[in-house]
Amino acid sequence: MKEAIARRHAADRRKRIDKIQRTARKMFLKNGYENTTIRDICAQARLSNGAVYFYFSSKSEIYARIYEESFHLLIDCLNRTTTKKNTPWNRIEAILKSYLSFYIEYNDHWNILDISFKRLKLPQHLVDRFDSCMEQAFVPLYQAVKDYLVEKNGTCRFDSLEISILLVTSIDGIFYNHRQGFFKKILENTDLELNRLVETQITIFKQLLQ
Amino acid sequence: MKEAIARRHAADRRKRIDKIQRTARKMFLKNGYENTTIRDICAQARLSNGAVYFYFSSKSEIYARIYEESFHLLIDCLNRTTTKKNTPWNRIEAILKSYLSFYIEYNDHWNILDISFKRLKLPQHLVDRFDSCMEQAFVPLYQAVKDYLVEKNGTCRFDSLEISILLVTSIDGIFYNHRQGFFKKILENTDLELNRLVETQITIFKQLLQ
Amino acid sequence: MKEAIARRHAADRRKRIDKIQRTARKMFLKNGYENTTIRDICAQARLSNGAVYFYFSSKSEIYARIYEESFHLLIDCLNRTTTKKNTPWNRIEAILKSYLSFYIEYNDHWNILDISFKRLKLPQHLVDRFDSCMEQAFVPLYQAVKDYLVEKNGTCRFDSLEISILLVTSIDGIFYNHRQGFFKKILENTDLELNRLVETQITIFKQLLQ
Amino acid sequence: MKEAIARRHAADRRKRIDKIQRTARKMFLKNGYENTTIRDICAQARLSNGAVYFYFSSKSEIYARIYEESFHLLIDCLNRTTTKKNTPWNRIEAILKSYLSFYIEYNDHWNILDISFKRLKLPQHLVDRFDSCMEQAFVPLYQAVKDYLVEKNGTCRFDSLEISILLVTSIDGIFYNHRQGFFKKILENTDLELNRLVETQITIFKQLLQ
DNA sequence: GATGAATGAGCATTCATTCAT
DNA sequence: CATGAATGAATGCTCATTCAT
Repeated sequence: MKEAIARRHAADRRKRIDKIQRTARKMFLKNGYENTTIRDICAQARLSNGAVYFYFSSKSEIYARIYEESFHLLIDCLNRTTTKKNTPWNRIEAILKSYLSFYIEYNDHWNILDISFKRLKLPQHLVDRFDSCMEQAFVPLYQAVKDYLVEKNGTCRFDSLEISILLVTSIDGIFYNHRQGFFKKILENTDLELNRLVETQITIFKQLLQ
Repeated sequence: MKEAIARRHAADRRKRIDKIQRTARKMFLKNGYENTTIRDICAQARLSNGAVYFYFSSKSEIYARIYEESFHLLIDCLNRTTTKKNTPWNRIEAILKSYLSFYIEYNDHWNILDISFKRLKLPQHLVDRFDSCMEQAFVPLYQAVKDYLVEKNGTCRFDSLEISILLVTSIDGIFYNHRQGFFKKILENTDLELNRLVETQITIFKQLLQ
Repeated sequence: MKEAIARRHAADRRKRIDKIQRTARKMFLKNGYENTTIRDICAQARLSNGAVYFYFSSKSEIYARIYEESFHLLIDCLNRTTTKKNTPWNRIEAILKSYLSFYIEYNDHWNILDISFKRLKLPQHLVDRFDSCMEQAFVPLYQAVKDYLVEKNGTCRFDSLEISILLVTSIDGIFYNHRQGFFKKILENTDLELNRLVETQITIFKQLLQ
Repeated sequence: MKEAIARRHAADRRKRIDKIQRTARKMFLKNGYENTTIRDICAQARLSNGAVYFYFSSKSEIYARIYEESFHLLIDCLNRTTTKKNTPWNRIEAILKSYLSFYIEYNDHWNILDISFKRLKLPQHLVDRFDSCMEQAFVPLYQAVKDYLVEKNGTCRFDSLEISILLVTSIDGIFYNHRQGFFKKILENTDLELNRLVETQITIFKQLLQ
């Protein structure tokens, strides 16, 4: 009996925290971290000022949790896809498509990771915590490329690190420009879209490496 | 006589404005727009609070002028290079290298353009003014790619718009990640560097399009 | 049976109240009334927020009960000593030594009484309640001094009220400075201590009045 | 000409700072440091919120300046009197009367010094700065007592440090109780007053030491 | 009775902007 | 033109108190 109540309480708690994070994420993305006030978040989440501070110790704490949640989602997404594939190239392709599907399905989460937290005046311990995240997200691809080039027995003249970086940055660049809305006008009335751009980019590398 | 004085005054004026813009740019890039106060800028530029408001009507006006200055520098840079080349591929390559040299030589200016001004709570008229900038910077490359593919007489199976976008975004992605410091740790103790990455990326497209 | 339970309940109740008061007293003294939060007290006393409000109607109520407890302890202490002595001077001496032993043994209680409750933004009824306390603590000494001087048959040129006040204030002054830590550095490496200072002060008055 | 303007500006500045300090002092004494808000001070001093922050960097800074002003006034007061007297006893008496006249004439200043700043949650550097103040105020009296006892050629059985402390604390105790309003009711309808109490206390010590 | 989540008024502080001199 | 003092709305955060469970 008591357990049931406790469980419901925990669920309620979780729900509130989620609500706050979801609301804050939306607003951080729309107006930026500094232009989003705690009051805004409270109003939008239909909570009192104090309630938010009951669950989060500060504004930057909210941001930190959002950031880390997004990061873990990305990592999970990458790990899930990677393990299932057999050949190195399949793994590379799977990882890159993972990026794409994460970008599309969890767009807000990707955009959160994309914000330059270094200019956000966050407490130093958070900056340190975030600093290592992006590297972790890079490792699976790097490993797959290395495996692939080893398999090719060195007949490829490219460096695995260089190729990995170019793969990541070229996809990243597409996402970055997409987020900035750079494509919007140019691609209007065109059947070109995000999906196709990324796929073409992958094809280009595929040709290159074969 | 009067003219000489007037000229000196104008020069002074220009100097002050430059000083303010230079200082503000540095600080906006370092701490972000919202975390830079007018007072900070004044103190750093050794000017009084009111002086800044004499030359600029508001904080966002300072930002706008900085943004547009950077944008015009980029456009100039692109135009200068483009016109001199004869073959389309040379033009493409020249434009891409132009991007690179602009990124390196005018790094602060590039980074200013790279800031997502949409989250800056700027007055709407500024947002509109900026919105068209990026498209303009894209035109020369697009034109060159179109010329190139026409010359190839359609033997290339790629769409010129798609290729242009992929060219831009892949270079952009390199710069973006470079600015975020993503490479720093990974490329330590490596002879890989920005230059080489961009050149390899260009080479890849070159192979592809031939 | 029911009585036993009720008794245990009452005991529990008493225990909790004590715990709250003890904890609150320590914290009020350490950080001041305004810098001590109900939450702090709850956390320290390992009680829930609501529990405190079950036993006390408000923060100032906690303070009031602490204050009055301390006051009654002082009064009890004074009364106990006074009645046992026979000659007036012995009574005076006993009362003064009573002050000293109360200050030493119940130091926190003394310090609570020493706080200027007038600046505490307490509800007016509490201020009124406290206001009369100090006078009550003064009465036994005053009476003893009067008796003493009557016994001396008016050969002493001092006014009994004046002497009583000077006796109290001079001891009070020692305690006050002691609490402020004024002595700490000066009396380091010295065999002077609180006890001795008070005794000397008493001796001075003894000589004077004989 | 310019100088005259600058001088007037400096005077204006001084006037505002004084006004703020005076107002703040009054309110700190009446309601306590924590119960006085910056807004209260602003309203009372007929200044805007920001104006106060133009002159003082924080609430605790205001307090610090008030505290130190009061302290320097006291020190000045003590130094002025001390130097003029020839015999040690005259110096002792002069210092003690100095305390009294300071207490009466600069009552607010004395009371500020009397507040236990240790419970005020001030930044540590301020606490350190204040900590040494009280000792300085003690030195002149201590020196005078030492001189006096040396002159007496050791025929007095008292320790100079002990006597100095008792002198200070007994006067302090009178002031302390006076400030708390302890005397108010008791001394109503009496010709006893502060002056007389202090003088009697001095007389007592005079007799003792002769 | 007890719990702890929720409330919201209130606080110190900041900062773009204005304006008298 | 230039200065720097003044403004006041807005912000992140706290905390005594309440109340549904």
